[in-house]
Amino acid sequence: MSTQHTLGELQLAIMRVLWRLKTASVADVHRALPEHKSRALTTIATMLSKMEKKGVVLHKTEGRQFIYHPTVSESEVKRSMVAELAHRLFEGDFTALVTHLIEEKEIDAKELEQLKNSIAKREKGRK
Amino acid sequence: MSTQHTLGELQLAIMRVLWRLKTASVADVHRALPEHKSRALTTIATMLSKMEKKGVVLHKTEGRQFIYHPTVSESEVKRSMVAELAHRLFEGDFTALVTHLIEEKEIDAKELEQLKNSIAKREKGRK
DNA sequence: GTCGATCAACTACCTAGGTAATACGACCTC
DNA sequence: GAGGTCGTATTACCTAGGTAGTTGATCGAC
Repeated sequence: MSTQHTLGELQLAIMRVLWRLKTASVADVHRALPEHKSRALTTIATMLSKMEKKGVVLHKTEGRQFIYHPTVSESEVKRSMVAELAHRLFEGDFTALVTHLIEEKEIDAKELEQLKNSIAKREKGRK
Repeated sequence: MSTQHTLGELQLAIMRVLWRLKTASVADVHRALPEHKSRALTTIATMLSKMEKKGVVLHKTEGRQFIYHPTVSESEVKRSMVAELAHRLFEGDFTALVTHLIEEKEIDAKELEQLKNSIAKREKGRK
């Protein structure tokens, strides 16, 4: 289970920058954010310190500026957020989540084909 | 797209009661909530009126009490919450979400078997 | 007719995510 | 050393979910 790493929209955008750059100052993050989620520099700074309190990033001081780096990986975050949803909606049953995706027509025929391949590959790696 | 029906933990618990009972007073909902999410009656009442403002339930007056009923179905809510997550984590790519589930070992061998059946069934119904 | 139970309404907090202006200290340049 | 710039800290709001006490109206019972 570990700690819940559920992140908001902006927090995720910031994490994506950090995952990509490995290490970045507030200004770096601000600069690297995609157009559509550009925010005031102070907003990024505030968010980063909130995220540090939350434990998903850490910083070291370099000269006058803070250099942040992620303390959780992208897949950890994805896993915990997907798990959170599965928990809320399907009593933690991941299979039920997949079934939902399949049955609620979110997944079309071509995609199903690819999925079967994924599954086949996975089974081979397993047994 | 329609409106986002993202619900919190308690809101979902309340909706589950409403989906089951079709129609219920505040007291009914309070009584029907599972042990572990029992709350003060006033909490349920407050939540229900917030949910009505949000548009996921409606009420009619019967005598002195409010009778609530859901305005969105369980599958609508599931769909929009799953879509929300897929959007946040996988740029809206549902297949990527399923792939994540398969690759991050959330789904085990027996489940994979069942899934293949689901998929097969779905393909039959399709073409 | 008064009393207690029943309800909804109102009010008030708390947390987390988000948003940003303002303040302040350090540092660089002339 | 005065002024401007860079960069963090402080402060302040907003929204949504959650939690519940207090209040006030109403209604049934005695």
